[in-house]
Amino acid sequence: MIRKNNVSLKDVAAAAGVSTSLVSFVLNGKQQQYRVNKDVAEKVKRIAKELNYKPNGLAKSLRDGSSKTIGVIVSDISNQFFADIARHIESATEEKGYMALFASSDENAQTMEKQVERMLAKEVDGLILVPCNGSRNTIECLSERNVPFVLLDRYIPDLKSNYVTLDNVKAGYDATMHLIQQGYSQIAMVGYKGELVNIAGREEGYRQAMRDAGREDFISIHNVPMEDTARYCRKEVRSIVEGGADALLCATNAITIQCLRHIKDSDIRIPDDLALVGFDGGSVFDFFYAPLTYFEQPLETMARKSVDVLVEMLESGQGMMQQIEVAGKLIVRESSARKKQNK
Amino acid sequence: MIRKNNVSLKDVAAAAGVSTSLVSFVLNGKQQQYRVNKDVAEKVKRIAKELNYKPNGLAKSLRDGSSKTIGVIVSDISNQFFADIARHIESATEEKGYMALFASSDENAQTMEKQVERMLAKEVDGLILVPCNGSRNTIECLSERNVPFVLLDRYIPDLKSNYVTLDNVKAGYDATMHLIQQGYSQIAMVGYKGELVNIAGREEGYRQAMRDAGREDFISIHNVPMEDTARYCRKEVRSIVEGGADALLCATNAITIQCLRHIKDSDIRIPDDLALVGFDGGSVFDFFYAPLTYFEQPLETMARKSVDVLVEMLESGQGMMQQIEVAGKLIVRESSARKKQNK
DNA sequence: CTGTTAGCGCTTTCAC
DNA sequence: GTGAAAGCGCTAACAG
Repeated sequence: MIRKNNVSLKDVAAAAGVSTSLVSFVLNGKQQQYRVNKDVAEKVKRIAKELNYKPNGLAKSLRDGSSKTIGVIVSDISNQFFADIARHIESATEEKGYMALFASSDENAQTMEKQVERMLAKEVDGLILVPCNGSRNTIECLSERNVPFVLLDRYIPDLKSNYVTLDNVKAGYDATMHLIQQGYSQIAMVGYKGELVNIAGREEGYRQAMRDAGREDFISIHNVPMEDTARYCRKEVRSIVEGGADALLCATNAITIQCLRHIKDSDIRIPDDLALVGFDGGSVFDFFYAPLTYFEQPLETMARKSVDVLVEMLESGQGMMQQIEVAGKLIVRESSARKKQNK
Repeated sequence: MIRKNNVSLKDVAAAAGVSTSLVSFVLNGKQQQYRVNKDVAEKVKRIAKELNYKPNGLAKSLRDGSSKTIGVIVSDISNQFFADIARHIESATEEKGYMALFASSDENAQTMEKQVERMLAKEVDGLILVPCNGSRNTIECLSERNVPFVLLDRYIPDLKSNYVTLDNVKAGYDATMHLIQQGYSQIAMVGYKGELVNIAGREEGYRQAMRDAGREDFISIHNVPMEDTARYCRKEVRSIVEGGADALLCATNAITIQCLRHIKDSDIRIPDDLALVGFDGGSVFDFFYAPLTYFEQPLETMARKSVDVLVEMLESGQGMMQQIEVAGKLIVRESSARKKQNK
């Protein structure tokens, strides 16, 4: 029969011939505060070790109303972007004495809601969330219920809350401006349909840059549905090229990959026929024949900041709001090499 | 002040003017079993909903000695291989009514031990572990303590335990034999230093294939330390090519990437100068000028099986041992194209 | 210095 | 049909 070796405080107390409180005091380093007899303390410690006593975290959490656990809901933990974020969150939470509990929403509001409930049932102390389309309501409920949380990567417009995101407008602007400075002018952009603020920000930046460059007549935004990105990207890339674009800005990693898949199988040459700039790097883009220029998000900073903000809120008991926008930087490589004049 | 809306069973009971037991019965669908009055039941349900009552999972877990949580410790959750596994484990555990708690060991036995303790403190019902070099002792303790667990991706030699792995010997054999059949004969292999059984298995398969092909005189295994794979791969690739090899088998995804980084910057052409076969796919290898041939592990199957085995053990209370080796398949592409005769 | 006790929120046996 | 009470393991206020 399988059973875990469960020795409780009581067992230790019994074995040591003292009360459970004594054991609790000693094992929690409060022997000074409670002036526990040194010998007794030693004995308790020894016996606890002998019995291989491990405190039951559940009981402790129940007792003091804090599980020292943070729920983290991202779109998809297997997506490299979120996997990296998760790793950094894992480290940051651990350093702060918390444990991270991860789940994926699949960019689906209902799933998101379900995951939130599951985490709340586990009595997480707070949440770090990547809100998806349609999750506004869920998030608002969280506010009303006074559940501490911080939004990551995106936020909900007009909703007062903590969040940590990239400065997406600047990112979109910089990426676009870079292409313009490289000599490209008919720049198209592929993003996602929906109301995601990070995508919207990048588009906004793109628009501004095009305007500043006097190219607003070429603004060309192609938004694909988040489901079946592959098929739609293929379609869009084709029409973008046929439409005479000489450069393409892809709003996310996944979009870039799908566009690249199509391009690789076509006769479009990067950057001669089409310059390309994406978001987020990774070895994926290093091996393309023209290594990709991409806008790099400071993942670690974003992850750590979100943990910092949440933990600060948790430990101070204060309801302050922090809205943080971090800056990233463009990593320039061959996919956006200066345009050849003679073409 | 921040506080979660915590309404307990007692609150509902009070509001409904009944005892907590009644509420518990009703809310757990046991009104039939306990023949609760229909009207009362309705009222309780209504009030529970009005008060937005959510059961406290911690209390429940403490009470019935099961947290319905499974701890999962992989090498690094941000590594694509483990990120994919994690995602599948997440789905599988959820379908079975469990929650997955993830952590990374960084291939470090001490960290592994610490993570195990953290999970045990959270009272997980069982563990899914990717054992790393030197973790034998930790795993053995788990056995002795009767903690239900299953090893994933690797196992501990001579230790009777549940595990789910790839049939690594066959994988190494198939990969090597493929190269041989493509006309390559001086095949080198890069793996990891250490005692990881998955790597050892792949090597074993490689050796067998070389022997079967009458090439045992060319067997050439280059094991790099897990830390700083990048630098060592670079060194090894160089010496492998200088040593006259015409093909290379990389034992893991990470190794393949590092070797590829070096190759990309060198004048070695794939597959003309060197054929290449790796382990595990992903879009990374699709964009290399010669898309990579790789041995594909059935990640989803492995992940799901590990959950199945663990949950079966948990729910049956039986101490059966299951050792599962799943088969993968070679995905053949250009990096191992048939060798040109005239060279 | 040390033990008793109450209680965190929940389930379930047992009594009415 | 319903309620009281015990107890999961822990901590801390309060008595001694």
